[in-house]
Amino acid sequence: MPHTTRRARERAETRERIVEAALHVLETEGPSALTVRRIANDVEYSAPVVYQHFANKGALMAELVAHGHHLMLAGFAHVAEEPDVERRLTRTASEYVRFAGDHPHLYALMNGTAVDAEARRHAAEAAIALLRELLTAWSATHAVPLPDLDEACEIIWGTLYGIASLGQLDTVGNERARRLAQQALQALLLGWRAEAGA
Amino acid sequence: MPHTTRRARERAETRERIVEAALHVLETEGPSALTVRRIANDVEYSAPVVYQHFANKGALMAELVAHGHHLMLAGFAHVAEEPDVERRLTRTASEYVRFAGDHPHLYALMNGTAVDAEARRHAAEAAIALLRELLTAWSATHAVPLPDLDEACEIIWGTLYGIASLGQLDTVGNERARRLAQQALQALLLGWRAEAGA
DNA sequence: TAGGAAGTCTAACAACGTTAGGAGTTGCGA
DNA sequence: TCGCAACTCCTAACGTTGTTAGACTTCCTA
Repeated sequence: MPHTTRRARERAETRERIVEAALHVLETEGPSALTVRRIANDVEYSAPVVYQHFANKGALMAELVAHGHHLMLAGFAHVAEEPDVERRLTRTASEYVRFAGDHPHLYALMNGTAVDAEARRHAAEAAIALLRELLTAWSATHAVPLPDLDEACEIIWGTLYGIASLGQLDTVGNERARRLAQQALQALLLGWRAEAGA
Repeated sequence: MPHTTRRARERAETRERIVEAALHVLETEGPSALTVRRIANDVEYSAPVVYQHFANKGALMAELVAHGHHLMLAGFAHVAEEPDVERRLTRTASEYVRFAGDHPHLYALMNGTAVDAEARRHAAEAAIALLRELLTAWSATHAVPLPDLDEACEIIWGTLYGIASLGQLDTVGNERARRLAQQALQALLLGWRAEAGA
């Protein structure tokens, strides 16, 4: 029965088209334009069709969050070649803030309260794992024993998140936020080094 | 004409009752319960009455944001007696994170995208001024020249904001977030000290 | 070829923010 | 005291949102 596989493929395709249409609307017109009817219109279907692919609007938005994390991780990829660990860490941080500035609405959805907290946490797992990896490498190569890796991870995570969010404000701006993130990360690492050295 | 003053007082009173009802609903039942009809019901009026006191729901929410900042600043007040500058700074930071944990929905409203960014910035001015004050005092007493006070301010602001937001997650929690904020602030200050000392 | 499954649409529901228009009350001047 | 003006408040409605029910069409299988 090859027809059933074709059906399944078509289903997956329209599902993907829905996600892409939603992403496009969100990024170009903001969250207030992200309505079920609008998305359905853009993929040339009626609204109820969306509910054949997603239980509700929240599930679709959760998918956008996951999509956003994939995009972000892809942006991190080209930094992986950087040989110096500390620079790899700081450049990743810079890339993170840049992503927030380039995709403000998507970034807000990835971190705001519109999407279920559990779904957000799950989507962020890969990025957190990357940060943990970078931090352990830094700790090892610089011989700075971090008393609690999880804590250090969460501190950096929170710091970058906060500064990236600051960058959304007109009074701060993106490139300034990137500089701030650099400074903050430098200061944090220097502080931990000083702690270990004392 | 004393009646006009009485009218004005009554107007101000119902306005205040609206704000308090809205605050109560937000804090106890979250932002999804914060509807105009619900608030009007709680103050025993019909919905349109709300619009005699606020141009729209956004204006009411902006008022809640301002209210939230007053509450937060009141929480900072008792820390002002602390004689040691660095401890005053760290305890204020701890109080900030505690506030976020004690009033999660209000805190989210104060920092999320639901309320106009300009209104939020304006409401936060006093708190930012306090942070700047604390930081200049710290810089002076510890003889650590900060190359850019504004940047240092924004870094701490962003860091605390990010970590406080992390504290909203079930996986982190409030007291842990307070510890993280302490650690982060210590590390930042230590890092700046090390920078200046080098 | 008959019948059931799958896909899609129109129509509707409840709830939301918001506005228009009309009652009812209050207070001042003639 | 009467009537006019202002103020206060409510009912009713509009347009939009997320979401669901039910009917109609299309297509594959038996």
